[in-house]
Amino acid sequence: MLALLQDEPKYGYQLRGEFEAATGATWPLNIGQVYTTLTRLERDGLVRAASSEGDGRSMYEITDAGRTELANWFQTPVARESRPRDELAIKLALALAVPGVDVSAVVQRQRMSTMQSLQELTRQKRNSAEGEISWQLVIESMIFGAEAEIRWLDHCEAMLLRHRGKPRPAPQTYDVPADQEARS
Amino acid sequence: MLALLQDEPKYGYQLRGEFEAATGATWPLNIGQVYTTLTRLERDGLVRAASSEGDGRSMYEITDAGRTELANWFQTPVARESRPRDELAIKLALALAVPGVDVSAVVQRQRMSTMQSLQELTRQKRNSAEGEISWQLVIESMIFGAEAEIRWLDHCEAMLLRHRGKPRPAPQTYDVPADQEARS
DNA sequence: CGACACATGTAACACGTTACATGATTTG
DNA sequence: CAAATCATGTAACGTGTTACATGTGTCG
Repeated sequence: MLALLQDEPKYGYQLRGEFEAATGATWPLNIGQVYTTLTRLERDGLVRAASSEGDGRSMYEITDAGRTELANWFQTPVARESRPRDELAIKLALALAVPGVDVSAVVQRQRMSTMQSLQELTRQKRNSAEGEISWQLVIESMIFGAEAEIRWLDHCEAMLLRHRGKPRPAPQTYDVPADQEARS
Repeated sequence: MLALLQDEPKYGYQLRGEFEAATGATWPLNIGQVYTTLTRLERDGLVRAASSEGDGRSMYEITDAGRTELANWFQTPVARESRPRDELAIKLALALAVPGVDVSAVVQRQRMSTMQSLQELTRQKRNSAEGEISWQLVIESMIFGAEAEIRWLDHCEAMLLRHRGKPRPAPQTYDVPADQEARS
């Protein structure tokens, strides 16, 4: 939001439109949230209701604090620790950690699904117009991610084969503190 | 949680311990959340307070509904659409979409940061013991992801150079509906 | 004894998601 | 005119995060 407001005051619908124009509707943005977010940004002093005429629409403009925040965001790299937990990695790790799960099947189903996504993404990339560079980069980001995921899944299968037959490695149970066994 | 409860009833602290044993403390799990999550799972009928003795601890066991849910989770691949928005992709897309941002600098800073993470991950992988296969896979998942990110960043820089000097492509502004210009 | 890990919770908060309400304007 | 789009909100809900409270057990 702050990035989009950097040049000129804008209003809710416009913000959603420009966000989706920039990211190619890859991550649809609920219009309701735009307004709640604008309210919260205003609460935090990062935007304010624009003084200039808005032709009947509620325009918002970025504040100095908002510009600082924005510059900070662009300057600070996205840290790996700050990213959300990777559901797929967790799923595979748990499939390995608990008995009775056909890990191979999980890997293969995921592989099929990801391959299909990759195909769809490639199709989208082909159909993308020349001018929409930012959208192309977003699509390519997802393509690179999907490719890495497939490589990782292949790597997982190789690991599985190498460890085939070996006893479930180091039961991975949490050591129950001994003396608490006989607690009240 | 459901996956860890599959074999036998367990208690809060134990669940956190085993989760972190399986994922290698890559994503630290707040103990408070374990309890709130257990409460919510119980609310939804996926776990219940275990009937067996727990030596003074509150044990939980999975229910039939929980087993169904769990089997479903393992059977269903993680869809690309269901993943959280990629902050880095959004940042780069917006850096391109709005004027006055040094995109190159953003890319280069991110590249440095990601390279450093990659080094750290590689170090962790070397230091990981033999038996901890699920943790190794998690680390490798992050390594594959970081490598893909670097490749993508390189690709972005190449794109930037190719488009150097060209006018900012297709201003990407949301078309303001014409007749609304003169609204009350 | 004092510090620390174990163990179980609760409250407050932030944020994203969905659904709903309301009205103006455009378009077939 | 009717339907769709534009436009601005609000309410309810789910979940993750942080901080706090409380008590037991272990260990130097």
